[in-house]
Amino acid sequence: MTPPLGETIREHFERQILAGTLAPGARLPTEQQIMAQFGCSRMTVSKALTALATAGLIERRKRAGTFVARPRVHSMVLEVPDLAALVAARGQAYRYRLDQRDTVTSGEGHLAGHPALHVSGVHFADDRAMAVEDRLVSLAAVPDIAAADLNAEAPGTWLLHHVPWTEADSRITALGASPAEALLLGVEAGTPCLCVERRTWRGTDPITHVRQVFRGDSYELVAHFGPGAS
Amino acid sequence: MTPPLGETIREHFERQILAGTLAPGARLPTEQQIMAQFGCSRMTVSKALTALATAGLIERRKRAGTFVARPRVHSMVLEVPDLAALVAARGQAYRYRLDQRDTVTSGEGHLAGHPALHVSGVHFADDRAMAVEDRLVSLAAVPDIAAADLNAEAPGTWLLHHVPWTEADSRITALGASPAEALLLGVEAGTPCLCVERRTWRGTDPITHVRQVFRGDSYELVAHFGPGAS
DNA sequence: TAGTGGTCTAGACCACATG
DNA sequence: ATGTGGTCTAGACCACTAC
Repeated sequence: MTPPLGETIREHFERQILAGTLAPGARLPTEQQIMAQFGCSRMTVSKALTALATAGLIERRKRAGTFVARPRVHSMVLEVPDLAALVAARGQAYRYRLDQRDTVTSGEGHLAGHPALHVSGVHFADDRAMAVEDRLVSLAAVPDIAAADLNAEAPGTWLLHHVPWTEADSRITALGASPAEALLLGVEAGTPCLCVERRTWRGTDPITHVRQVFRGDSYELVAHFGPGAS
Repeated sequence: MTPPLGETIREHFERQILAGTLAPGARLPTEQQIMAQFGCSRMTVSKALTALATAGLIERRKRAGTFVARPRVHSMVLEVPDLAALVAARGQAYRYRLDQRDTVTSGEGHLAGHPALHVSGVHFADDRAMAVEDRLVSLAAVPDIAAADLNAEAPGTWLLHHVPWTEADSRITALGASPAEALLLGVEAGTPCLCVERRTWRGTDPITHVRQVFRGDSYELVAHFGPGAS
């Protein structure tokens, strides 16, 4: 029924900070004072404040004290859904068509020098082309993919289920469909499309490099920022 | 010189998880066993494992034990730079031109019913139009903006310095420039553009609603995912 | 029901940066 | 120099749940 004491302390200051009662730069009471105020041990206070510091709400400086962190960093949480799951959630039928599959060793990029599986194909929602995808997968890091049936399961979905990555970056741009892309998507060349280019690593080993071009009228990315969970 | 013991424990398991030695779903030793292994108290172990759980690397279940978390969440950290800072970082001259400024009370959207300042203008990098922006700012939540000189400082930059938000969401899409947008950007109508639409709140009070349309060839968004810092 | 994690205590020593 | 946070100990009781 009653929440843990440490949680109570954490929420006490979190509320004041979010409400602005404690403005950025303001000093919080010392651990000793908080101990006295809540009638608990120092360890409990420390854990509560450590959690707030981890969340980026406060900043702790030795000998100086604890302060409300300066205006927040401008970062948001970008959702990166699995396409199959996304389409299914929309109530549409998902399909992936594998168009090309070969083995290459590229000379540049983050997979440079690694033998890689090169696959390209198209993602469909209800038999309407949604995106074209061109992907390289390192055969050194993911040898099992050589035996995978990538027509039954899209490469991205297969990788998601078999090879959790530890590091990734993405570039998101807008571009006009090239003639080849336009043909695959069933639109006119130059039609605005959303392009997502992503590289992933496991530790320092490159895993995959993918470029997806989406019809601009059938896909959007969403991001969220907030104090609570995602 | 020697790192804190709790940190050592945390890194010990983090390394094993990222290296794959501890596969997703694998069970970690119990706290008692880790205590014995590292010769420390249970509190120290608990703090180390709690940090890993907060970071999402492990999952703790009572009576069952501690396990490596299943494949990672499909979310990444999206950087949302201030345009003025971004352009300056590129070594270009930044300028914002305010084109329109009036007061409205919209009937719909997340600012419905709130009197709001409506501003629209263009962001320039080296005197080349980069983006058009259309924005509503709640006058109830941000009365001070009525007196701000939004020609000297873009509305987004002004808000960034004066009103930290606590919650926000964004939609990212690709679209073709409308005739009006094309005129302002100096491109042909239909040119692919990246559109970012963002709503922000402070607590439950809506702050601002902004729609920015960027020339597709001069802007990109980047997102990152990784175990370390940003 | 027994073993697991969740939480808490009342101390302690230390490093450090600020006044 | 002093007070701050950083870290750690050796216990303890409790809630929960898988066995």
